[in-house]
Amino acid sequence: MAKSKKDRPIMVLLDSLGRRWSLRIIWELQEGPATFRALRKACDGVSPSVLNTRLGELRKLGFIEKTDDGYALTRDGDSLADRLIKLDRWARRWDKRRRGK
Amino acid sequence: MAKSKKDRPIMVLLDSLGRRWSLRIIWELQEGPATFRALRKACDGVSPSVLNTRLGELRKLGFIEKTDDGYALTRDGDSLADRLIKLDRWARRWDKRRRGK
DNA sequence: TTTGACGCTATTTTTTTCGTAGCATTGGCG
DNA sequence: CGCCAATGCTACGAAAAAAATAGCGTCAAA
Repeated sequence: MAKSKKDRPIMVLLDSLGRRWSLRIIWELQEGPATFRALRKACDGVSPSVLNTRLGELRKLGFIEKTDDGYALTRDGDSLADRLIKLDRWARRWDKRRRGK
Repeated sequence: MAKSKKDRPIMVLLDSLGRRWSLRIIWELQEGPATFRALRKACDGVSPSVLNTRLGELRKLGFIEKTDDGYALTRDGDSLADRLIKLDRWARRWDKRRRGK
């Protein structure tokens, strides 16, 4: 059986991160662990069912884990979050270009 | 009026990229311009309505544009795609860690 | 024993996405 | 010209995902 596009790690990643709130959750956790309820608030009040679903997915992928302090990034999750931080800086420049013309 | 979280460039970005097919479209265009139909095929046959919606959004954000060769990344889009390429390499290592015990 | 915060489930409504058909336009080609 | 194939894209009903909200069960402090 041929290796499908979908099996490539990047596709698994793009597919998962391309779901609502996935990126955002990682972004928010980057400031430290958070409880379920705190995470909801941070994410503009995302509904608990979706949040729970996403947490499960991100957990399965090994990006987050449950700790005594609530949900927290794993090593991999932290590594991924680093990229988001860099993206933040990129986004600011992009925004300037875009609006500042 | 206070500056809301949602106004930050990174939030605009996370929100847009966190929609289905957004990341994937940029990923696919990184190999060069593609027609509407070619893009559909590349993206696992995504429905034309959604594709069109996403193309509009990405266009508004300045990541892609229409050219004679079809849809293509702009300079900003290309810059963003660079990050995805790096993420690809990251994803492979992550995958090895994950499955390779 | 009441109170409050917690993680989370359940249920209903609304929004988004999918799947498919097909229309309008364009560019050969005879 | 008429025909054809390919294109970008719209339309629309069905299915899936997400939102909104209520509230259960647990625990720990008061």
